[in-house]
Parts: sequence; structure tokens; C-alpha cells
Amino acid sequence: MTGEEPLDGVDARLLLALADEPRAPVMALAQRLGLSRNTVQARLAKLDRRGVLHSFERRIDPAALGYPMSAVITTRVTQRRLEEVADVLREIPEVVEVDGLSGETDVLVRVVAVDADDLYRIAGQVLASPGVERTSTALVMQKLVGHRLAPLLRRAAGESPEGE
Amino acid sequence: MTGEEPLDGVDARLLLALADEPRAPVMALAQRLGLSRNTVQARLAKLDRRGVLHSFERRIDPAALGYPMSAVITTRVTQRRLEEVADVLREIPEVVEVDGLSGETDVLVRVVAVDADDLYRIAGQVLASPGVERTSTALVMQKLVGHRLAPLLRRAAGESPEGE
DNA sequence: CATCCACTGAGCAATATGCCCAGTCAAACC
DNA sequence: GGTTTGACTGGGCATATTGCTCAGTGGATG
Repeated sequence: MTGEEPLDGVDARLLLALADEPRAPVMALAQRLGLSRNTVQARLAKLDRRGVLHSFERRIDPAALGYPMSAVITTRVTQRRLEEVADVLREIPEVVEVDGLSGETDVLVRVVAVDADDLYRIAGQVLASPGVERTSTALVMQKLVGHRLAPLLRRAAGESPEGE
Repeated sequence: MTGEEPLDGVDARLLLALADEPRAPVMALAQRLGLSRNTVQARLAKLDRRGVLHSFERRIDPAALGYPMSAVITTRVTQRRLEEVADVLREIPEVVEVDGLSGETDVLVRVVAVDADDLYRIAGQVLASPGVERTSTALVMQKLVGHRLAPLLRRAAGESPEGE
């Protein structure tokens, strides 16, 4: 038991197929991959049992939801209060993602907003959070590359990731 | 024709239901929302016709794919070469997302890596891209809040977003 | 009052699902 | 060598789901 087996090429191909047709029935996927229905079903089940799949929310476009504005707020947090700050940020609905970064005690906060005023308000909330020392807000002007994993999936699908 | 209608409460509830059970059959969703099967089918179809849904790739966990390391590379780009830089970055498989930010000509690059050496190599590639002046790499140490939209969806589901 | 739109409820043929089982095959194990 | 394990196949079967169409209802619009 290694505790965590990497996905193999078949899994990668399955994920690629799903990327193409997310709501495709299992049968369709099976045909596409040249596998039996049973196998695909088993793989699929294993995939989300293993937690390979994130929440569906990731697929939803905030812009379509009415929040066309997106920004990245870099914040400096007083030491040891990271969890505390995270808890506070979690309470702000417009906070979409929070990462703890390496340098010192930096936190990267992704927020969405309805408009500039809204963003100003939210940035204010973030700054006002106890434990937050300094913030720097940068607007996302354009998505140059939308979140993607296909290149890595294709790599994984191409060769067997076996040790030898 | 306004050209872009915001989602209404029903859409939001549908998305929430999907967030809970991504592969739920339409029938199950219909029952859950207290709507007819026909309606849910129509809504669903409309949702992705409108582009409300991002690619399925967003749901895949890079860590499970064999890239447990994640980093944010902030780069400074020489003016007017944004698109050019984006094109180059797009060629690097480990580059997962690229945003053009407001301040000056800053670009936020999200990368994943197999390990520290791998990250070093990738960061080097980014820096070596023509048009990139300066980079600063920060490791993602912990996901404090994973990408989420549920709070905003719940808000949208709660009240009618009608003007009056 | 006529029209448009979203939703409902129903029907129907074709397909998919969930589940179970037996058999194959290769790699790992004793 | 002999065996066990794990993954995949192919089959079957009852039930649920899909895709599609049609008719009818109720509200909102002009």
C-alpha cells in the first residue's frame, strides 16, 4: 500500500473525455475509450472516492452569476493568526479563494465583485479583518490563460507513468 | 433583449443542487427543486448554452494527478507584450492559469509542479520567456479557502434579483 | 384582447443505470 | 511451479432515465 497511487493513463484519458463532455453517460465514455462499461464505471467511482474531483462550484462562472469583476488581494498577516484570518475571510461571500503563501506570512485572496464600489467595500472588509496588517489589491484585467489541466492530462495519457 | 440576463433564483438553486451531486440525473434535480423535469432540462441546456459553466478541468485536482506542489509566480512584463507572453506561457504545461493584473504590467501565473526541483525548472522557464522582466515565486503552503461560490449562489437563490 | 414565454404533465421509444456473476489474463507472491 | 490478487470483459436483467414532442395553463406584455 503506497497510500496514494498516481492516476494511470486510462484515468487521464477518462478525465480528458469528461472534460470534453462532462455530462456524457458512462456508456459513451466507455465506447470512446475502447473500454467496457464496467471498467469505466469502476474507474469513475474510484476517481471521486479518491478525491480526484473538486467541487462542481469550480465550474461556475462568477461573471455569469452577476460578479463580473475579479481581483487579487495580497495581504500581510500577523504571525500565527493565519487560521484566524482564514475564518474571518471565509465569512465574506465574495471571497472566492484563499491561499497561504510562503514568503513571510502572506495570504493571497481572490475576490469577485459586482462593480468597482463593491470591490472597494470588499477590499475594505478584508483589510479590516483582525490579524491583517496590510493589503494590496490588484484588479484582474484579463484572463490570459483560463484554468486548465488538459496539457498535463495529455501528458499523463500519453505515456505510462510507471517507474520503469 | 437585454443581451445578458442574470441568473435567477431558480438557476442558482439548480447550480447549488449540482454542486451537491454533480452527476445527479435530471430527474433527481427536478424533484429536489420541486420543478418539472422539462423545466430543469431546459434550464440546464440554457445554462451551458450561455456559457455559465467552465470547463470540467476545473474540477480536477492537480495533486491527484501527480503535481502536489503549487505556486504563484508574479511577473513583471514589458509593456505591450502581454499577449506574446501569454502565448509563450500557454506552451508550458505546468502553467495552469494566467491573469493579467492591473498594476503596471503585472501577470499572475499559477503553476503546479511535481516537486521543488520541478518548480525551480518551471519558474526558470517563465522567467526566460521573452517579454518577462522580473518574476517572484511564492509557494502555496496551504489552501485556506478552496475555490467556492456557494455563498454567492445561496445569496442568489434566496432573493429574487429583480430590479424592484 | 392577442401574444409571448416559462412551466407543467403526460406519453413513448430508445437507452442508460446499477448490480451481479463468471471467465480471462497478467503480474505479484510463496 | 502453483496460487492469489487485481483489473478488465461480456453478459444479463429489472428499473430508471433520456430525449423529444405535444397540449394546456398562467402570468406578463403590448
